[in-house]
Amino acid sequence: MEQGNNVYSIEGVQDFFPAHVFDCGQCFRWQRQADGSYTGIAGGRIANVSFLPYEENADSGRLRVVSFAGGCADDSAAEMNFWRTYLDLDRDYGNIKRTLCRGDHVMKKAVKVGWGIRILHQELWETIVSFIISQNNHIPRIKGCIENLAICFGEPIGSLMGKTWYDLPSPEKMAGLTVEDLAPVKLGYRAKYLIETAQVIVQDGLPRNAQQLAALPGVGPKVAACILLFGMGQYEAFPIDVWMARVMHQLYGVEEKDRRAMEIYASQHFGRLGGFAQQYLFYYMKGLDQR
DNA sequence: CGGCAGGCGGTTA
DNA sequence: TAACCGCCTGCC
Repeated sequence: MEQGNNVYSIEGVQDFFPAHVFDCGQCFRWQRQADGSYTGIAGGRIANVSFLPYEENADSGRLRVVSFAGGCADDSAAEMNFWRTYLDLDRDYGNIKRTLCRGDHVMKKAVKVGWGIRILHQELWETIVSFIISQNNHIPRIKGCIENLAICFGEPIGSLMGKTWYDLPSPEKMAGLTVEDLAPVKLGYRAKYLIETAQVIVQDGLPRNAQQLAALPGVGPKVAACILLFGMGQYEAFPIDVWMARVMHQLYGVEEKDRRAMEIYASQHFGRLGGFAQQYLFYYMKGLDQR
């Protein structure tokens, strides 16, 4: 372990599992390590997150965060608080799961598979950039694009696990770039969206509601729903992509290409917990696909 | 090689 | 307002 790192252990954590949290499609800057832990960057901090159940199949265990605070001159308590918030550790997911599963056999199976999912408190700018890039793209390529964007145009934060980590470029930095500048990042037609969105944000500030969000170039209904859910704490948001459309049709019997009917179904059955429902169902469907 | 993927924006009718 | 279609890129 490198010098200057802080280690935090949180005991008695339930409903948390790194692979479920970091591999359910909500974030793109966390990398799986050989031991099943994840290393990534958030809020200008680099960390490795692992979970050790107290015994095999135990429903609680020890959550461990090894962190390099980088430029953030936090004291220990403030940094620990940052990670508690970022990882959403103070929310009762047991209660959420019980509510969602009541009378829903599909959800019971989904929650059994992705029992350790939590919705991260990601920075708004990062979620905007990430999900504009995500459109019409596969996860590995989305991760590659974001990584390259950070390396080429972002600031170095520090190193952890033998690697230097870079923050994303700020809106100001991005607003000053051209499509030609961004060519090495291979964002394709999304580069233009990113630059124009950055320019709007430099002028008007970050979006504060769904309407301002939808006005950003490259932000349509699906991308907006993801940003609302992952970056703005709007937990009723229910992003419907091709995978969720499959879930709604194949598992809930909603008409195949009727997105409106799917939104109505989600609103009526999942309500304010729509975003949590979406994550369990999405992770479940992706797992089914891999068999 | 044509088709397609965590869609969007612009153009039609 | 619904239905098409082109789009960068990478991968089958």
